Amino acid sequence: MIRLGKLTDYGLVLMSQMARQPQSSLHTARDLAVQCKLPLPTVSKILKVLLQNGLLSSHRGIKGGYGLVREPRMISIAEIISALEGPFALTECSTDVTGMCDLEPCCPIKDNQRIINRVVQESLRDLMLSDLIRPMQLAAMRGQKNNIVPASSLISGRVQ
Amino acid sequence: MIRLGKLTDYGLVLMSQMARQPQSSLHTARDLAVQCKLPLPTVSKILKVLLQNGLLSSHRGIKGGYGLVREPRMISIAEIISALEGPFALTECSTDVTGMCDLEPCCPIKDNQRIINRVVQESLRDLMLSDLIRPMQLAAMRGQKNNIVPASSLISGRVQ
DNA sequence: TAAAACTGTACCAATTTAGTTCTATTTATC
DNA sequence: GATAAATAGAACTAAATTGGTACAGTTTTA
Repeated sequence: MIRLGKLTDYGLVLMSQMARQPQSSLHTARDLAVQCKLPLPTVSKILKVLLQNGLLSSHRGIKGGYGLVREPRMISIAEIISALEGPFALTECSTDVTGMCDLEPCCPIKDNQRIINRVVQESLRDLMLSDLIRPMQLAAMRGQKNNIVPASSLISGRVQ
Repeated sequence: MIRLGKLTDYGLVLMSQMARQPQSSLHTARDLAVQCKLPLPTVSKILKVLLQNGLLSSHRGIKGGYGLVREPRMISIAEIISALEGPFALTECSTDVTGMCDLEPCCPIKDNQRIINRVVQESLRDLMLSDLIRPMQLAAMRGQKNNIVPASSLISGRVQ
C-alpha cells in the first residue's frame, strides 16, 4: 500500500481534534490523549514534532498546552503529513538529493518519479485541515463533481 | 515520508522500460534486469505480481517473455501502484474493511481518512504510464500552470 | 516550593520489506 | 523426444523501519 505511518495518522486525528475547538484554546497532551484514546507518550511525541514544524504553538508549565498556530482552513494536509513523515519522497529518486542511487547517472525515470511525487503532493496541498472536520459538505460536493475540488475554490462556495 | 516500497519503484521502472518498446514486443525477465540494472530474482518477482494483476501478459517457454497488456496511455500509475502494494489505503481506516480499529465505533475522522485516500488515488489515476516516458511534454504543461492537471479535468473549467 | 505541563534523548521490540533460493512447469528448437 | 530457456510459485532469511516506551530536564502557575 501507499501508506502513511501510524503516527501520521494519529497526528491527523490530533490536529482534527484541535481544529474542532476555537483556535485560541489550549490543549494538553493528556487531554488530547484521552479524547482521542491514544497513549499519552505517543501523543506527546507527535505534538512535539508538529510544534517543531511550526504547525502548533505551545505554552509550558501548569496551565500550558498546545494550540493551532493558524486557523484550520489555512493548514494543508500536505503540511501535516510532511511534518510527520519528512519531505515528500514517494521513492528515493524523487528528492533533489543526489548520490543516493547507483543508477542515478543513467536512471531513465528519475524525472518522472518527481512527477508522480509532485502530483500527490499537490493534491494534498489543496486539501485543508478544515476539510477533515466537515465531512458532510465535502461529501456533497464530491457528489456533484466526482472529484475533490481544491479547498481554495471550495471555500468561496461554502456555507459558513 | 509518504512512500512507495522499493519494489513498487522498480515496478514503475520496469513498466516504463517496456512502454518504450512497441507494444507487441516481448521482454524476458533477464533482459529487463540487465537493462534496468536490477537483480534478476527481484525483477521476476515483480513481473509475476504485475502479471497476476492483469497489467502484463506472458508467454512461457523458450522465446517467452512479458509484454504490456494495454498501450501505455491506457495504463494508469494508480493501477501499477495498487498492483504492487495492494489496494490504496493510506491509513488503516481508509478502507471499507471494518473491525481493524478499536476506535471504529466512535472514530471522529474515519470518513475523512477516506477523503485523503481518495484525493491521492484520483490524482494518480489520471497519470498514465505514457506520461512517464514523455518528460518533455509533461514538463512543458507544468510550466504553464505550475500544477499537474489530470487529463480528464484539464478540460473542465478548473483554470481561470 | 510543589505540581503540572512541555522538551529532548535514547532505547527496545515488533513488524514489514527486500532479497534470495529452490523447485515445478511450459515451450521452441535441434 | 531431449534439451535449454523461460515463466510460475512457494518458502525462507536478514535487514531496515516503525511504533511505542522510559526517563531526566525545563518552564510556569498557584
